[in-house]
Amino acid sequence: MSALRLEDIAKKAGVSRSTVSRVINNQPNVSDSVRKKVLEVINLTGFSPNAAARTLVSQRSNTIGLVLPHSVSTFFTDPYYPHLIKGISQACNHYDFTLALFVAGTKEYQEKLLPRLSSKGFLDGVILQSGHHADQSLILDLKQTNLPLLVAGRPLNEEEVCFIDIDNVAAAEKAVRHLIINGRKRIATITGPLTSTVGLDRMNGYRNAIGGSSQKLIDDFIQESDFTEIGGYKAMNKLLELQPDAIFAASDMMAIGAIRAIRDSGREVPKDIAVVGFDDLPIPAVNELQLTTIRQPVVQFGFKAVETLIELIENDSPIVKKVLMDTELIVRKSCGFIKNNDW
Amino acid sequence: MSALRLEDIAKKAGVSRSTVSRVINNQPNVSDSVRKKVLEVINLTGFSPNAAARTLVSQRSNTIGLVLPHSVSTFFTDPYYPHLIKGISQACNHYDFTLALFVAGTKEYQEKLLPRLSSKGFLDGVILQSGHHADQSLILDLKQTNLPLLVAGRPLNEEEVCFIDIDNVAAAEKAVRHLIINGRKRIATITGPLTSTVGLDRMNGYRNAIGGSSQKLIDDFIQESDFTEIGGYKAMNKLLELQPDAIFAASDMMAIGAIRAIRDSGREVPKDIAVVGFDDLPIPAVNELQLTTIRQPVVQFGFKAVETLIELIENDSPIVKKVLMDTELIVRKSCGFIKNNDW
DNA sequence: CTGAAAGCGCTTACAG
DNA sequence: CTGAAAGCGCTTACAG
Repeated sequence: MSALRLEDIAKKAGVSRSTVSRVINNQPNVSDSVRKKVLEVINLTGFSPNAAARTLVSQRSNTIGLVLPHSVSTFFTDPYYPHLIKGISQACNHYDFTLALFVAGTKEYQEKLLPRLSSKGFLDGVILQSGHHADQSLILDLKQTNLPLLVAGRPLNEEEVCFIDIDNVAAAEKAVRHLIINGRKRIATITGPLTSTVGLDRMNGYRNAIGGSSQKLIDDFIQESDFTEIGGYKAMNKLLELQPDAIFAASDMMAIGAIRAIRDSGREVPKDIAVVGFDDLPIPAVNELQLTTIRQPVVQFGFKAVETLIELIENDSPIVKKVLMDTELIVRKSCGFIKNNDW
Repeated sequence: MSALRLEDIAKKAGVSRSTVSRVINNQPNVSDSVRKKVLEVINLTGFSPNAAARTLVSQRSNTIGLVLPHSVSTFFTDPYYPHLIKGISQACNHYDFTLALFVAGTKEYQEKLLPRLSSKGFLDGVILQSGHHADQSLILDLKQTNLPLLVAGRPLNEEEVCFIDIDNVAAAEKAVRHLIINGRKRIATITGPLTSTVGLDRMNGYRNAIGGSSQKLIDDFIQESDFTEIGGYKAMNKLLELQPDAIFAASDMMAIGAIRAIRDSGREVPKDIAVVGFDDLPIPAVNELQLTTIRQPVVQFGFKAVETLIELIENDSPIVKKVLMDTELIVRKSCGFIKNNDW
């Protein structure tokens, strides 16, 4: 069941190696009767061709790498990543690719990664999950290997690197506009780390929405935080002094922390302060709190990332692709308004 | 930087292919001066050997697969998996292996997996995360491929398959004994699904502890649940009618749900009902609730799993290995006792 | 439609 | 210590 080679199948089927190869690769130019006989032998023996030999001659491994750099320290706590991996896995399976996973737990590990990633005959392409300041040099290194590279998350420096992201600016804008349209006058925001493009873009969406309205942009209404629940709690406590009547939190976890802080201060959501979050991953608390939020299509995002990378692999001209995916505002109760998804 | 072959390096260094190969593979029998010159050329050119060619001739890919079968539906919500992957990644990096990840989102996907997993020249071995009833046939199929196979989690049918697990029985026993020793008289348990060995083993630990004491084993004190918070909540509500004074929950998430149910009923933890959980993953709630629990070394577990698989790969005699790892009781406040880690 | 032959880029006895 | 040669198991022009 294992030491079989193309040669052996050929002998048993009474044909040549070439013909067996053609059958296996579903090529035309094989008579039906021969094809049938070969297929029979293959099924009988359980033969499957040697992947390394195939890769060597075809220069294609049908394997892609997913790199989670050191900056992604929330890999172990944020439910975002399993969902991302789910989408990527699904797409890999669909397109008959295999996924190699590289988790750079430490800086040192990350440095050991590059030679392995770039060794020829191993990966057809790489998805780098990023969007963080600290990954600029990694992106450059990866680019230098000439491997097809797709960054998942908008990189700080966009030039000449392909990336896929959700449209964070538009999404945040949509969320904040929802608060404005429905009468909130003192809208504050809790941002993610401003060392990352996710953090920056969602903040800029807030800025755009406020700037595009009759309201004044107040710098103190912008509190930087870290995407965690406890971070949201702390940021909210600071914001409370400014008496906001609405909060746009750049992640659901921070929104949850903010709601806790609001309640601890004796105020009510949404009566005193409306809250809108971001993510809408299936976390129990999101539903429990009836959180209005931006739903980002994480699984589809992962799927699309693989599709985009495959395009890059197939298309060896050095095209620069930028893909932005849309999001959806999910109106629940925390923003204080009835359902209104039409924009 | 990419189209380079061994041949090219050899030419530039003025030696033969064989010699360059020896240098790259750190073999002896190369004079220092020649080695130095070759190394120089390699560094200068940034050459790295073609992985497929190496694999083809050496019959080793230095890649292992991690399979998360369909039964692992909690992959997307349970923080256990990212931590497991962390440990596995660390070990892979340490031993210069690459990790290929196979997430079987659906049954159909799972079936498409087998041919890919078993194709020669691709994986040196496989870790199957399991312990569920439904995976028996997958284990058998995988065994038939003759790939070195390590099951992570005790399989239902242990014969002739290598596995690694934590000692769930001993751990649960330890947890329940802690409650007994400290005076609780009506100790109930909320189990995981009894279709999985994790669920079964932790229940049996409970049985052992109660059986080994002067207390009576009461079947109604055993409530089957599903490892989730809401499951724990529901199970606890049923148990409350029986007026237990302590609960051993087979996961922290269930313990959290149980505590919520206890409080909702107007009772106090630990005064009225002591609670001990299982896992001690870094979830904020565990600390917040001061949950006494069994700490399982997930990251180390993943690391050890890789080490064990590598042994299996290196040692091609068909040895059957069974590895059980120890756990630690972490005493916090939910069990109602002061710190006492000495057992 | 089919087969013989070359070649993908390495490693590894073998001979010296 | 070093090199020439065979071979790992495939795919793919090429010729027929």
